[in-house]
Amino acid sequence: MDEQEVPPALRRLWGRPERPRRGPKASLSAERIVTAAAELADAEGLAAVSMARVADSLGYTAMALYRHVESKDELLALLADRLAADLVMPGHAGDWRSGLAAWTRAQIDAVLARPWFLDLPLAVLQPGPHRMRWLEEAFVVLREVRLTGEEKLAVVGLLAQHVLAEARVQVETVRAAESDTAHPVHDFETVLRHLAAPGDFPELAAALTGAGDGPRTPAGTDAEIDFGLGIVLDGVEVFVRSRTA
Amino acid sequence: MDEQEVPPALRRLWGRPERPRRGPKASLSAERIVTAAAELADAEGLAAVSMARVADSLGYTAMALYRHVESKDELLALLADRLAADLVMPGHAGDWRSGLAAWTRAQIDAVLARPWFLDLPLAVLQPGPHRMRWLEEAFVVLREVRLTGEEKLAVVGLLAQHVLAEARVQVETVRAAESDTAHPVHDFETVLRHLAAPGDFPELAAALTGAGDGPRTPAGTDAEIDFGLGIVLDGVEVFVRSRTA
DNA sequence: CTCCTTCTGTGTATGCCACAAACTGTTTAT
DNA sequence: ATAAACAGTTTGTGGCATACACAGAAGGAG
Repeated sequence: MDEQEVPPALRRLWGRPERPRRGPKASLSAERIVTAAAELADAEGLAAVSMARVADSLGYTAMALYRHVESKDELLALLADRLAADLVMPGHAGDWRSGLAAWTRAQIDAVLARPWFLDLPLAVLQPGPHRMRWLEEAFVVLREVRLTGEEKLAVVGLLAQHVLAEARVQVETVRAAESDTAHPVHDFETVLRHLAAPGDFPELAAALTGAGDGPRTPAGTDAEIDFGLGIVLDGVEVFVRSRTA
Repeated sequence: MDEQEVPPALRRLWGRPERPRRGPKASLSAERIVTAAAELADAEGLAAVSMARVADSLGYTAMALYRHVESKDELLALLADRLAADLVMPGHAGDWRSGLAAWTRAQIDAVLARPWFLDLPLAVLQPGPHRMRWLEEAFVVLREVRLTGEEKLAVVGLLAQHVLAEARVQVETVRAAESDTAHPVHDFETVLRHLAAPGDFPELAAALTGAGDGPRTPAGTDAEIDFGLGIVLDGVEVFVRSRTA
């Protein structure tokens, strides 16, 4: 029925090199290109990853890359999947909850180590082999849980979303601290104090001054990450119990 | 102490026009520019919003915009805040849970109506006056809830994250349906069937085939949105109970 | 009323980007 | 030996954000 409905971009993501019959041996390869791109991104951020700069760092011209990669988007797709290659499932207590917590934390940590991941356009996040393997790990954790496949998919999807969102907040915090750009939460106080008319946003003001008084949880900490993760997992637990009761 | 530590970009976000004393009257304005940019984005997506095209649509040159807007990033910041201007808090049952649910849904719906919002670079999402007002609404909902300001901030932050993540999934689904690009979840099946070696990803395969058999929840529906939202709110509820018990 | 300052919008230019097309030279099957 | 298939380069196009120098308009000061 559905013969070769696989989009070519996806096929290349999974594809083996498929040595050609004639012509000179390629000295370049998608592999080497992606490696160079990753190094550039690590060193100078995703903005530094242009076809020209990647090629330059390998000693080639920009156009040479197009022999091995359909477009820049495809290069970014490969780059995105490459991140998942380094993920290792940490040991955990064995129950699904600590398993999913470990799975989620491992991802957040990986993104924090390579913040440029968050700058990737989202269309690029297609299911490559490495990301697929990592997803499988989550389903292994959920093996004994009595949910339908669809429900498991929804739960894992929710956690995957949470990973990106939480990592985003953390990375933003770090970046704000490094540059002179303002930190989101700290900004609220600044805005309230200096820009907003006093009396607007009364509840917000109350919450913020209250927050300033108490024992301040420093932003960008494990505790902050665990807070959000804990809430989401609590919600999942409620759901699981409602389905297995 | 902290004299004028407000970043100028933020000040302009909040600033009043501040008519100059001399010189010709400005025929352009940041307001008109942002409106034109929004129309362009609605019609052709965020990629179509370049300084040149925005200016063109108003009958000016690209450089004219820079008299009213510091940079393209600032234009995008104004554009981002403008979205929040249209948000209206829907009526709800009155308890904090249905209040937060309504607050979250309203945002998701707003983003679905203007999907290009998700293409905005995140550095651009600074607290403008409209977004601030919308945030205040959430804190109004939480007024009677016995949490510290910091805790409320964390909860609202979590929901705000969830909005973006959920909207992202929905928008991606719609876009995939329109273009020939593949849908994430559907992709998993395609990949498993055509690309992955059989036997890899056994749990994933089991979950997916199981999902295909049962009564299929169509992607991109209210039910799908409510599922994730419900789980997050369940988690919040567990947290609130643990703090107020 | 005049002049000078200040302001608006334009013209032009720079340096970056992704990518198209045509080319040179190499390897291998025939 | 020859021709097909391939790798990498050269050159060029159109787009982008934005710097800089300018022409003209409008108002305040004399």
